[in-house]
Amino acid sequence: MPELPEVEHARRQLDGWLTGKTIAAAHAPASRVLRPGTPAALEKALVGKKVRAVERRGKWLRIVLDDGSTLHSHLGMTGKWVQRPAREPATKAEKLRLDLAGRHPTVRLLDPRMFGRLLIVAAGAAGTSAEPDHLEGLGPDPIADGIDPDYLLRELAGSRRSIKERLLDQTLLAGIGNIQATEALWRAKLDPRKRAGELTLKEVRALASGLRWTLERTLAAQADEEIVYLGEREAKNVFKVYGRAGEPCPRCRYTLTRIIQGGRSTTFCPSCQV
DNA sequence: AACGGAACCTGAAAGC
DNA sequence: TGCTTTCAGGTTCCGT
Repeated sequence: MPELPEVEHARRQLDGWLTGKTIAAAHAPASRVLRPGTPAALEKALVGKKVRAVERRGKWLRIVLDDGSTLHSHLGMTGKWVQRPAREPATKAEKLRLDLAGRHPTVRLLDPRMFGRLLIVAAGAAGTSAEPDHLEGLGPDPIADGIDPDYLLRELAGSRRSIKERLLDQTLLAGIGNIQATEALWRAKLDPRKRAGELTLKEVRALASGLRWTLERTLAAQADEEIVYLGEREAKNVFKVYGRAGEPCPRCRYTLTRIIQGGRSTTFCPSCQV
């Protein structure tokens, strides 16, 4: 589920659920998601703390606590923050449960596949000097920092890799994932197999605008969903080409094709993406 | 240094 | 009805 728009959506939800509230209790079963860390250390770092803010950088969430420490959360492939009534029992996928002071639903982190991560960054570590390792190399955040075509052109120069694979590199832009890359390339009318270093400034501009287009569109679709959402609803594919191999291209009607690049699937239109 | 590929995991859906 | 295979929106590590 989680690429930049989903993580930003999660940030907004968490902000509403947690900011200004105090964590009365925390329960984290031992799991691979706690990297590095232990259940006891995590629980101790959270209990009694008030949440000051919820921030995002690329696909990383940072829950800022009132002692200056931060809880960092990466959702991996299947991570999800949810609100649940206090009486509802934990499922197998539950990796953290936060009980808040006062009458509020509990906030829980689910992650069945456990590719996600959850860790505490101590107060001194985050405030004073460098970013922690996992945030260190991240490129500009497309929402917070915008997308600069000149920067992209410079970074892509000399790369023999395909533009699709290159877009998934978080040091280029932080937060772009398989869907957003696929959608942006379609919007920009670019062949995903094209070598990254061979794009012209004009093509890079189209790509930057394609990225902005899909990010905003995906974010908007989620905002809508929250309002309509009631219990479980059938997941609907809101994307133009992702997951639509075999269907006609929404732009030129040619049949969309699915290929594998760097072990990830890419759907594109062989007719209008050149 | 850059690159392709495997590995890390579970679960839902499609295929037989 | 099972059993098997495929696939999944992410990162990291390993050998070349």
